[in-house]
Amino acid sequence: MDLEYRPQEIERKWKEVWRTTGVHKAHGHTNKPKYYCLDMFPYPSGNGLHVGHWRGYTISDVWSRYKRLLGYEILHPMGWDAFGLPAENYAIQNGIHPRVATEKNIANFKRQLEEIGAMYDWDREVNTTDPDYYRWTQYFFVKMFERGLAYRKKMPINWCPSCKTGLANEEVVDGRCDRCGAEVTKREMYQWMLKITAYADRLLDDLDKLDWPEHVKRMQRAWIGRSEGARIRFKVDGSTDEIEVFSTRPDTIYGATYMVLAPEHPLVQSITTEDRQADVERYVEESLRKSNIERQVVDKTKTGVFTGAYVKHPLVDRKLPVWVADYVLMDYGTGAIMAVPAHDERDFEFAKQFGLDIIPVVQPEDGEAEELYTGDGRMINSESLNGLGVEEAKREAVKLLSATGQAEATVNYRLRDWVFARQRYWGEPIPIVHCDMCGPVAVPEDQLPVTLPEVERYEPTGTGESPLAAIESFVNTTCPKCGGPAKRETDTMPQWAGSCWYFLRYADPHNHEAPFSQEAIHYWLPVDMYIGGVEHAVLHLLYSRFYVKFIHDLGLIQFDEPFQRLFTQGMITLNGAKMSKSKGNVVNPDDIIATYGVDALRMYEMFVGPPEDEAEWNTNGLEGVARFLGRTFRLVAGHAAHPVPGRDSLHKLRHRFVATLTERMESFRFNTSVSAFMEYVNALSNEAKQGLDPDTLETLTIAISPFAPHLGEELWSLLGHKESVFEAAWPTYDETWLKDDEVEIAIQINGRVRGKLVVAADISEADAIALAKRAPDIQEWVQGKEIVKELYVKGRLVNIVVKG
RNA sequence: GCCGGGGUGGCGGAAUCGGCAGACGCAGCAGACUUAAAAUCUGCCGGGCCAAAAGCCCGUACGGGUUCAAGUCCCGUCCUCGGCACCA
Repeated sequence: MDLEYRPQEIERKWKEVWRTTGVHKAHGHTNKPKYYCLDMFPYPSGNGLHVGHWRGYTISDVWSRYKRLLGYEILHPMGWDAFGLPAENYAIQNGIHPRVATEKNIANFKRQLEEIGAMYDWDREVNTTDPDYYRWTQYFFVKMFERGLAYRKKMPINWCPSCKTGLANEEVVDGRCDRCGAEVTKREMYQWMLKITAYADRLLDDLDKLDWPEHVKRMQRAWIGRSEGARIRFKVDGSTDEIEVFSTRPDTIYGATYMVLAPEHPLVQSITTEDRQADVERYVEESLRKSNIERQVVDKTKTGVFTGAYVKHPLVDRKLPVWVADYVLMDYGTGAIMAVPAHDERDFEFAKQFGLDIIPVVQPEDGEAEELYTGDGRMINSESLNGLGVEEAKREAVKLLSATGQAEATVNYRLRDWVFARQRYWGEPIPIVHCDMCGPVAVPEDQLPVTLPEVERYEPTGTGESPLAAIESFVNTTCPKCGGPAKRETDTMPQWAGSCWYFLRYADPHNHEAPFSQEAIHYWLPVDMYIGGVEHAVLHLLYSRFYVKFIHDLGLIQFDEPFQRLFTQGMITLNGAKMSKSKGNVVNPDDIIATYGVDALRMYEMFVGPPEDEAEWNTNGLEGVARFLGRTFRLVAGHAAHPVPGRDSLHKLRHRFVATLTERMESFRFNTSVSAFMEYVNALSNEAKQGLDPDTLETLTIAISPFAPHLGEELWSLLGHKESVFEAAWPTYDETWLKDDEVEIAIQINGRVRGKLVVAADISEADAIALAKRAPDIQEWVQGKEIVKELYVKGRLVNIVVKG
């Protein structure tokens, strides 16, 4: 018997076996329960995968294989989110068509993913750039258009001057482009928008039914940003204009002492008095010139100018001056506020700066009213509201104002509609035709897909027009409605479009009649476990939820949430930093595999730390795991040919191991799961001299297979099995073996351990204490002392409290 | 600023129902095997007092508290990571 562990040989052999037997294919209809375990599909970059990417893929593969051993029919697919800027930019720089570069990258990614030994069913591979796929991406857009959820609007949007395209709000981080880091500017453009705000409440409420990490749900809740309040209208003095504001504190209406309009507010022009014109114009111009970043600096001093105009207070005979200030943002609420400096920090600062009135209207229940007070309390200086609590006063104030039609209760969201157009080449063409007679018309479903034309140049124009606009043969077409001459929409969809529904396509990837069949979608969906990076918490994960709710409303699916359970794995760092090619701190899995084998890499990815936490890559740790696999191989291989009958010590170890491991697997604690293997193998090493029984050898082999599938198969065949180890069942345990007859307990004096004692596991409290008090070790601690208290914690310890 | 997570040996991390802190791994030290090395195997491995062992004392960011008993619960402080950031 050759007891040398040669991972490369074993791994090559079993990969070949898996390819020929097709053991990883998902079968649509069996009598097993289904389980859909999904990875966030990657963007196939030119850099390939590093060990950081592999962590998530390894977790999902271990989980899929574990679930399979538990008897589930598994869907574990993989595909490519292959539209996007990097391929396009690379194409421009090197004169290679993005499709060619993308195909090459996909081939490399696929090779690497096959290397992991993951049980992907490659028959179901999905590629967002495949016209057979994006036909359906366009189909869903058409459906949205038909229902008024996709609309075109001229508005100032976020523009990345470096990527030369518009961006969604979600893609702007700290005023910078999420992708390239360039400072984002505003640009007034016609844009295709998706009305995600129509789903705001459902997107918010349904978070409650998801088994997702709390912090991800929290991020989505914050992003949607629901806040209840009121819209209140103020009449401009000496004019028919009204200024509408949104306020979450209508209770403080009597404390409003001035109004503020955002510099972009449409009323600024018309209400400004002649003598104030020059100042206001200058201020507005300056504000608009400032970048988002400058305007977002919080601790800067407040700036603003008086417009010369006043509004009438809706409830009392008082005039409030109207100011323009950039601390009010045009794209939240109505772009105008009523300022209550006594109870709002920002208004207070502004009022102090410009010497405006401050009228307190809320008094804290106990103690003095401070100049600025934002807490709860009782209303004062508020006529009929006086004496009410804040919550009650909010309701009363709205009632009071709405009686004269000056206000109504409303809900406001931070979430904006989704800017869905990109002025770039490498994306799904938006399937719309612009007709002078009929306006924008959707391309009929039977004419989809609108395919990307072959082009010579795909440089972005930077003018706000897509490169497609220059291709006459693409642009010029006829109107599907009236048949007259018309022009195609030349913007493309953002990269998120294809990933919003790809998980549905895996259920039925080759369907030419529909995005998926009812039968397939019914069987496999929703996704039971979704694994990926937390960076998508409010982008992909919010967009996908929106799409699924929309597709649900179309009546195509019964469920309205795509991902029942979400797991976000932590990053792998090297030298404390995220791995990236530009930082030069990338560990390439290909090198690791050549030295230690892929099973060792998989095992180490699981062992490196709690899967949800960030973890530092350490080659020494990998070596330790590789050593452990070698020990395991020698242990099982060395006893496979001549097992001995089982004995109690082996039964006990085995049942305890299975109980511990299963518990840790179920709670997704893979790092301690690996520890459980190590402890078990260490214990078995001591037992090995007396031989090992078949149950022990098989249990260890089956259990380790999800982690080290090649090793698992090899050992399983050494144990004489002809079929795959993944046809076996996850081992079970018997409670009776978890109990000890005798246990060692600690004897504590005043809470400190002073001795040990072996007692029967079911010993009574009285007996345990009596035995403890007689123990020789503790005599010196109790002699001549008064015993105040005695406790026995079952199976753990006796504590004797003494005095003196 | 607001919200949330987290501070444990030389290192990664165990232990979260309050019950013997440091599982497992790495690094280190000593030994076995070997002509030798690698590989493999065995033992030790938080700090202090002590020649050593036994033993005692200290020890889970810091300061208090509750409790027979606190890494774990409560109050306060510091640090760190993540999210949001003039959202009315």
